[in-house]
Amino acid sequence: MPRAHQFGSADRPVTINDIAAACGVAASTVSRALNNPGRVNPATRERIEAAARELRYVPNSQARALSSGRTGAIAVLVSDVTNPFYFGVLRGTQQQLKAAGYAQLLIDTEDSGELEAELLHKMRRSLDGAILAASRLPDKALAKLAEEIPLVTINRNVRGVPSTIIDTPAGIHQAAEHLISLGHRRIAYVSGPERSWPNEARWRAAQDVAARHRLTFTRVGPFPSGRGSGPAAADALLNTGVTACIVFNDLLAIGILQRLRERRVRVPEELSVVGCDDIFGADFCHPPLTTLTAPIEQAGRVAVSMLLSRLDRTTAPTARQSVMLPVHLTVRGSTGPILSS
Amino acid sequence: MPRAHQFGSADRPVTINDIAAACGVAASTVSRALNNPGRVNPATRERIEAAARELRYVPNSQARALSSGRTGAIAVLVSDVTNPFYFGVLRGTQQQLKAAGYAQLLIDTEDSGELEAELLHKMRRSLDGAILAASRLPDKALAKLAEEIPLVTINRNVRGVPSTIIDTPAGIHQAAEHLISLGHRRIAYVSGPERSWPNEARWRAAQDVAARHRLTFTRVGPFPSGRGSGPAAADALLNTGVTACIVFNDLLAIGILQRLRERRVRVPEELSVVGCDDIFGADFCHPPLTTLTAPIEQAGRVAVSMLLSRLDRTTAPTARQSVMLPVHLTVRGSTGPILSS
DNA sequence: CTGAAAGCGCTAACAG
DNA sequence: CTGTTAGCGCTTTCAG
Repeated sequence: MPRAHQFGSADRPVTINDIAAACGVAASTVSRALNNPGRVNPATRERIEAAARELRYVPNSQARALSSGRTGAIAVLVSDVTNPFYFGVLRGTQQQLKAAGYAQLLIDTEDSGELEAELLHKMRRSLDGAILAASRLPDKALAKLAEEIPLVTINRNVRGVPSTIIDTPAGIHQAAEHLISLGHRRIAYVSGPERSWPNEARWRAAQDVAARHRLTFTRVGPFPSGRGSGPAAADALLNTGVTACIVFNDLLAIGILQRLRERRVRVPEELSVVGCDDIFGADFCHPPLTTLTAPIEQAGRVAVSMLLSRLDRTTAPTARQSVMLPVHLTVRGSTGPILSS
Repeated sequence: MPRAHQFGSADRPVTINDIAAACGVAASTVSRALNNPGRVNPATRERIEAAARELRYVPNSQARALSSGRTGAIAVLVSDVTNPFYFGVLRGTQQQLKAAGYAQLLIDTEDSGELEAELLHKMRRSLDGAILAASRLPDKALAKLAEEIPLVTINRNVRGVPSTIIDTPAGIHQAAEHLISLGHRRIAYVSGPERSWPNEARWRAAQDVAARHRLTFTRVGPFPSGRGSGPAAADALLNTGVTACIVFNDLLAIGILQRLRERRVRVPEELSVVGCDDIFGADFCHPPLTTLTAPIEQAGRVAVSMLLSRLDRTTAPTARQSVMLPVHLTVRGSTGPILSS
């Protein structure tokens, strides 16, 4: 027995009014039954829910947003969709957002702080919040935006803005100890983009360990993060005479590895390379990359949780403002003992 | 001289009414001036635009959507965000959508046709259209959904649904010719997910070339596409006694390469491997993968163009229903002549 | 616990 | 060319 009118008698989408009519109640009661199930008579609620199912009611999120102010959409801003680092982030945010019934708006800021600010400002009314995974915004601009719209950052620490930080700097210590224990003394840090917050944090950490071991690390760069910078970075590196390097991130490290291969520089025999992040590809490049494994997906999940808990008025606003996620060193083939030749 | 009231005198978002009041015109005129600039007196339009800028007016997309039906959002559905194949797609769609002023909703269907259909159905009112990159839906379900909401598919051909097809099957011929010219006679096709449309198309193409050369290709699999399937696929492959294989996609191929390395099977000396797609990683895995380079990003861009032209009522609906994008073989280190031992 | 009524901000006829 | 008038579908007071 086919049901003829799934979409309402005029073949137009079912609204709460249709349900109200079908149940002989007011539209407002339907709205309540569907949203605040507690504040409605269980019996009528049952009827309403049944009718809604029967009619295949699908709420109109636009209308809901218009009157309630909540849109059910969260933006995730990345600086470059093609950077595999974000795969993990997106996977994490995706999972949590879907579980919580939110839609994920993916925004590529193309590494531009201006674009980032403009887009966020324009979209602030159509978003319940945003996750900034790699903001290029100055601290002040970021803090100001955070007043317009709930924000959580990943790998970016700004007063007053909740953040999920991957503690790669701590890992830099591990990485450096690893290299030093292998006999390396002349070590370089290959720098990523200048205005990148994690880049600066990593460099500071590198200087720390260096000092502790009475060494001085050479800084090479900055380079835009991306495999494309590999050749320039590798060539610069070779001029420094170091025997090992820690690279801002895996993407750049892989680019360097490729260039070194081209130039017949053997890794790790002539040069040890450590990356950061452990992205897709770090384990199957050649040689496999020793790197700081970051809980990237978890970072995405945590960021979403923090954001959602902020949106939820019922929870105390005492939630931690910053969560720090640990990394660990994963040793693969790109690092080895210094040659005693 | 700081401007105190950017957000309206009550510090609430500026609406067209504020602009209307400021200019002494009706709200509808403001709406027209901003949307159909042609249908309004140039002079008043100027004034309105100036006021809008002055007041930093940002349209409320929810309200607009509610009354106009257009939401300004396009969904891009992928079967698994972490599959690098989609990076390119997302990059392409991202570019075009942003240029056209649309927001991109990223949806991960987790390889489930049911989830895909459900999500699309639920969100159809909040979307202007959707791009299906790797639908797991049966043809009928897909065709039905296409009546609810404007759809464009990538790598999936269904009657009545516009599509962007990457012509990997044609490339399979190139790949096979390449292997055959290197002396290979026993060749396998390593199959991807059973319900994947491109997988079937590639297998058919493989059988075609085989027949033309009076050969028979062995089919191995199916395997879920992903590096995780590498070990199983590689082991199965080694049992067949083939000297070369064409693999459903690069992700799987890279997984296979890793496993072969573990098992000390030399590539390409003992086994030549060809992938499909040329994803991120195909050029730096070990050995670098010979593969069919697909214009992935372009596919994303084209899909968006097709979708947008469908949405635009002014263009004739005579737009091509299907665009075919060519691929080419990129020979790298994973294929070589058969050993004449 | 439920109904009536008033919008949310914008667009889209329809008159003028 | 422009103003008036209705809503779009839903939430949210405010009464009852």
